[in-house]
Formats: sequence, C-alpha cells, structure tokens
Amino acid sequence: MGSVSRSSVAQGSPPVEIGSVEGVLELVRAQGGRATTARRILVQVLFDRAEHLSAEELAGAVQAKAPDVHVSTVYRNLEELERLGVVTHTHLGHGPATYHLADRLHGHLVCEVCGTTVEVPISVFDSLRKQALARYGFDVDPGHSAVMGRCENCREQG
Amino acid sequence: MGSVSRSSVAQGSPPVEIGSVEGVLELVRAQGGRATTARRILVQVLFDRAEHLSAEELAGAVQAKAPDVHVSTVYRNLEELERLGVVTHTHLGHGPATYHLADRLHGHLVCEVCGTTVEVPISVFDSLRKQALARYGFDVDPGHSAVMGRCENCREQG
DNA sequence: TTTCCTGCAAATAATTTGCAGAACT
DNA sequence: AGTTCTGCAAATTATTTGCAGGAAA
Repeated sequence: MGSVSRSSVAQGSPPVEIGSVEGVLELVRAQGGRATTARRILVQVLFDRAEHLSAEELAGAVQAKAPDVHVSTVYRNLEELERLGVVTHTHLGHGPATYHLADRLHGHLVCEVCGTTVEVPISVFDSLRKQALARYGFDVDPGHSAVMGRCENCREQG
Repeated sequence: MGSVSRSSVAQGSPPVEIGSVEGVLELVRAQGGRATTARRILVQVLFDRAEHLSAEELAGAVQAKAPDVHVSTVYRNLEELERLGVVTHTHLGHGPATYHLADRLHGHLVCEVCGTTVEVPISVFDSLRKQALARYGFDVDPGHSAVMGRCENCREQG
C-alpha cells in the first residue's frame, strides 16, 4: 500500500502520472498513441477549465491556440481519452454532451427550465445506488448521470 | 373517493376524463385545439403501447393506420400533449428522446453498455430527492431523469 | 518509413421551422 | 368562414466517417 506511482524499481518503465498534461500524454504513448499538438492542447484545456464543456466549446478553446484543429479531431480525441479513462462525458438533457476530467467525479442535477447544472458529490446517489443494485442488479454510475428537476431559482419563480 | 369523472353535475361542462383517448382529445379541444386524425391515432398508440418510444417509432406506429402522417406532425403533437401534461419525455443517454403517458410515472436506469432501460418506481429516488432539496434547493423530477450505469446482464459479462 | 493522426467534406441522426393547402369547429 | 393542423422540404444541431496527405515514433 502507499505510493502507487513513485517508487522507481530497477529498470521498470517510469510510473504513469495521470494528474498532469504530460502524464496523460505518456499514458497515450504507452498505448501506442502519439502526442500530437491537437491532443496536447485539448488535454491542457481539460485541465485548465473544470467546467462542463461540449465538444464544440472545447474545440473553440483549442482553436484559440491552434486555429486549424477541427471539431472532428476533438471528437476523436475525446473518444480516445475516454477509452483511457482520462475523460468522462455526460448527457445533460437537451443540448450536446459535455466532457470533463474523470477524476473530478460528481453527479449532475440539471434544471429543466433554465438548463443550469448543479454538481453534487456522488454520495448523494448512495441510497439510489444501493437500491438499484439490490432490487434490479443495476450498477449505477453517478458520474455519468443527469438527474432532471428544477433549480432553486426557477423553483422560486415558477 | 372513487369515480373522478363520472358524476354529471347540473349544466356544468362535462368533467375532463384524461384516462381515455377521447378524454385527452376533449382536453385538447378545451384548450382551443382540434381533434384531428393524426392526433387521435397518436394518443391511441400512446395508450396501447406502454413502452418508451421515440418520436420515430411513434410515427411508425401511427403510419400503420394513417400512412401519410409525417414525423414532424408527431413531434408537434407530442410537444402539445406535453404542454397539456398528458405526455412526458426522457433523454436516455445517447439515442433519441423517448415518450410515454405522464400518468405512468417512473424513473429510468439506462445501461451504458447495451442501452436497455429499467423502469423503477420513483420511490427509489426518495433519498436523492430529499438531499438535493435540502442541500441544493433543487427539486428533482424523477420521471424526467435517466440514471446511467450497467444492467445486470452487462455487469455479469464485463 | 511505418503507422497513427489530422483536416476537410460529406454522411447521418434527431429535431425544428416556413409555408401553402387541407381539415376541424 | 376562420383558425388550427398537416405534409413536405429545407434548415439546424450534434456527431460520425472516408479519405488522402502530414506528422510522430
């Protein structure tokens, strides 16, 4: 137990550190992938901006640094990063899917009136999770879920 | 208690009975809407088939009776019926939105592997609901929500 | 120099909208 | 008759895919 990635064994490959841009790129390389400019900038953006961003928005942010990067490239990279467990996406009701780093795990409460997303700790899903597993054999993935309803603001108005 | 819609009062307008096709159409008329063929068949289909159906699938079912009804008409009618509180829709992860009668209220567990939807009583959401309200002022709408995860089958395989 | 990646264009899927004519009331 | 609805075509939005050239390893 203890340090998972620090110990340097004789001539083993260096530990993969997933908490940094270069760490993620190393992981990509370890899987036979390559550290391209588009990829590096996308990962950088994901680290810099913690919000829920759509592929389109991510593309915009990437294009601020490298104007030629196409949305389709962003989609392909997001897919790849998701396969590696670095990124997670969520379907928030209407609108496009949103993406963020997998380590920032949380549930989503999405207002069906104004669209605002409230991030909540996954512990809020504990009871639901337990019941779903016991009664339906269903293993809830809170980070991938969007629960609809009305946010405080809209509740006061409506 | 008992019959909600049977009593015939002196000369008041007849009570709107929402539990039948004609009842729904009456409600539509009461709002200035019209009882068209497309509308009637769509409502019929919604009563007959309790499953989660996409607009496309509903259109298909309607077209079995009236071949010329267009998907866009189905979309427009679903929107209208939703406004009247007769129909509810849910976004189930990927894929199209699905629709069903509002009285069949339940939550949805959607398998992120095979796409299967498990319907669960909204009581499964009680704890989540209570916490969301107390801690975030957020009023969860369980019937509109899709919680992602893995169904029993896919859990056994993966 | 080999394989992976990218940009671009075009395809696909889901939904929405404009419009002129058809159908309810 | 007057307004609401409908079918169709075309526009929109989100995402995926084929391909030929460009770039990491």
